[in-house]
Amino acid sequence: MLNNKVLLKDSCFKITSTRLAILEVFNKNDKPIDANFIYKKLKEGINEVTIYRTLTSFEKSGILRKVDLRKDSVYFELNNDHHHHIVCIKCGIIEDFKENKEIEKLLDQVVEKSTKFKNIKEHSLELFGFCKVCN
Amino acid sequence: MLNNKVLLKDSCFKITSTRLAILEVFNKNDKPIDANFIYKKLKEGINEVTIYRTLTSFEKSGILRKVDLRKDSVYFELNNDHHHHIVCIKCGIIEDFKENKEIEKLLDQVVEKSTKFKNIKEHSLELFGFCKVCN
DNA sequence: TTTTTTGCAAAAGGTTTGCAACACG
DNA sequence: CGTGTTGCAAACCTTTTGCAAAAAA
Repeated sequence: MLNNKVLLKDSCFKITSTRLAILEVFNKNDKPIDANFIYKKLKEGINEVTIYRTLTSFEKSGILRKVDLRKDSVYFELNNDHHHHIVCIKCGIIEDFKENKEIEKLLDQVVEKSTKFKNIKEHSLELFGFCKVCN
Repeated sequence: MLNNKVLLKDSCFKITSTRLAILEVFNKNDKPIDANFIYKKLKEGINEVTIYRTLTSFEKSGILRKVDLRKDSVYFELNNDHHHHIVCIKCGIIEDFKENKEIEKLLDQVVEKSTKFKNIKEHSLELFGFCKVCN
């Protein structure tokens, strides 16, 4: 995909088939993804170590962001539209919900009141419960 | 501490010196704590495996709750007053902030709009940035 | 005494590191 | 061609599991 090449270039990454393949996995699967998921999708011709290294560098450059899902591995998402998740404790199903002005405003107020911080870079906000099926 | 014995009894745990020691670590250190922190504090006379097992059972029973700090190990806090954290990405310093009515109201609205969930059990809300010293 | 809890050893996952070979630009 | 990237092997770190010994009620 052309966009991914631009994305890599804009972040000063060399364009490699490995990186494009990993980005495609994110494009095609609109949900939080961990290293193992990518590995299972790409299996042939890619090394797990490379996946970990790529995820780390993509996160540092801002292409990806971490998502805290309380699982044993680290999950990432494309750092596009800002949203959060509701996660089923039992079956693991995930529903997204959008970040909104009210949430932003509340968090701004929190930071204003803070003594040790004057601005924040990111935040996690994930809900955990039983979905209607599991409940 | 007497309170901890009551706490254990109320959760139907047998009262053991190991469990009391672990609870004391939480009492004396008012911050999120991981297994290794407890191990370093108690070193003699306690096994790491026991710490993991205790943390897990304390969380299940509601004595502790998990905190998502984006570190490599799992952190816990006493499940007392509901609050969240602002974490410095560089030095790791943590500032607490209280859960409030507005936040609760916003989350209720999120769940109302949800198609797959009708109520949630818990949520994470942690802010990440550089503290005034590191910034 | 009975059931739960703990310790020990070992293994299981996930992730990281060092180094040499490779490939993008 | 030179530097950034990848693969491989090995190590690392956190956490889990099985089983026998120890302790709480």
